[in-house]
Amino acid sequence: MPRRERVRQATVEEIKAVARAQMAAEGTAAVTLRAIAREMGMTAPALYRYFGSRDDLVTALVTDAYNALADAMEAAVEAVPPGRHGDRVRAAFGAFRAWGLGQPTEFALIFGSPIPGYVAPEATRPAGLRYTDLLGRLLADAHADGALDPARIDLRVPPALARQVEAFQRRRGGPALPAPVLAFGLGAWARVHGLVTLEVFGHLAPAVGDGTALFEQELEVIVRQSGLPD
Amino acid sequence: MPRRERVRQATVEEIKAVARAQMAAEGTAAVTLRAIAREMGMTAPALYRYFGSRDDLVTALVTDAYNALADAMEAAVEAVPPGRHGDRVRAAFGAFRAWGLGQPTEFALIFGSPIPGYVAPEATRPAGLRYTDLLGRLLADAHADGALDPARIDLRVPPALARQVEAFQRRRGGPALPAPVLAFGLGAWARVHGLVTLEVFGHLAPAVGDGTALFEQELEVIVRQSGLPD
DNA sequence: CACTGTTGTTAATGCTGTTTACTCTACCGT
DNA sequence: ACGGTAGAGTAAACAGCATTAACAACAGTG
Repeated sequence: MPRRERVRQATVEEIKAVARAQMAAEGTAAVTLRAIAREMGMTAPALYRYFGSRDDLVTALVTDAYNALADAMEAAVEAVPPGRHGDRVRAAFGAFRAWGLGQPTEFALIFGSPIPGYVAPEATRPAGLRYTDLLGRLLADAHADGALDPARIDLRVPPALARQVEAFQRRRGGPALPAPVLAFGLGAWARVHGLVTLEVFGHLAPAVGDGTALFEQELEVIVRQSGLPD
Repeated sequence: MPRRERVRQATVEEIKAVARAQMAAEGTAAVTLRAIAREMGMTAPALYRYFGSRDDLVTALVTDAYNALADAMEAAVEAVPPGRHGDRVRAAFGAFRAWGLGQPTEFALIFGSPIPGYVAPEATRPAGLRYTDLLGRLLADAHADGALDPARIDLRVPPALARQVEAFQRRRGGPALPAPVLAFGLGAWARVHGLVTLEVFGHLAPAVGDGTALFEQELEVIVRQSGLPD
């Protein structure tokens, strides 16, 4: 990479880093071009050399956040031996929660309605699918190994839901899972998502304060219901 | 109520109504004092006679949204005979989802990170507890009637979680429930919350499009797991 | 009928994103 | 080695934002 390109890339990274810092320190409202430029010893219009608009910058932050979340989850999963499906699921969801609690503003950027007037453009879609794809792979691996207990999972799935779920699988390709298995996976995802968003956004605090115990409980329920051994 | 007070109250309501309309039409970004005043044929500073600041107006909107949500859920629950605990739970959660899908921007105001720089003040707390209190009452009623199946609910609750849950009950008063029952209720709440927020914020659409079938499935899982007959 | 508090106005301040016109400088091809 | 050029930065300006201050008009009450 030519020097020119390299220093430019470094500036782009610095802008995003400063934006993230300001966001973490003062909330999403503090992400103003002028404040970022001031921190960097520049003027606001200079930032337009690097991002077409403030929304473009936010979009980059959203994409980065999705990727950081997926990276954290993938690293956690890969630290567990491939065969131990239960522990891999625990690791994935645990990393999801840990990342959310560790970077609440970035978590909010993704899963809250981030910034007024800003709607996530299509460009964030691929990054946003990474962590759900990971969860899907976990489910598919466990199913391929026969580790899922069909007797427990086989909730009677109504035909309408089965059709939707099968259409989804055709769209996304990859290994085909039975509708009840995929429906179970979607349910597990929603459960964890609900618990973690409630906790990160402070809605859970009035009830249990620290949500760790409740989260681990929910994790055990999921693992036990799936019939995964470990 | 004297006439003076009455017209003032009407103006307050009009301001909030216009704000809600703009929010629904153009997103939370459109909630600007100038735009509201313009729509009402006034100037922006006049609004300060009714709300101390823009944040105060947003706080009022948040409180109203919480109350509307609780009203909708209470109405749905009361339409079901007191004894049919399963159907009452279905009605409550169904109303929760319907309200969220019906007023997505107000839903986001409550459950997303609403507006940059805005953090919900303590004043919204009482209204925010109404719908969770309703869910708690539903659980307590079912338990008092002996409608919950202890054999299915009695997931082994670790001591740490049991302690937290019991402390929560002491703080809030009301009937004391066994820790496993309350933990089950919190889990059910989180599941529904997760599914509905995913759906309302558009994260579920790529997977299943219409989330109705998945939601009803999840509802059945909850009701069946609780052992409620109907 | 005069007084007073309420409701509204205009003008001004200091933010914000964004565009335009301009300067400077580092690199690239000859 | 040197002129041309693309890139990076600046200052100035515009429109819109929340908010405050000073001021005008009106309604209700003594």
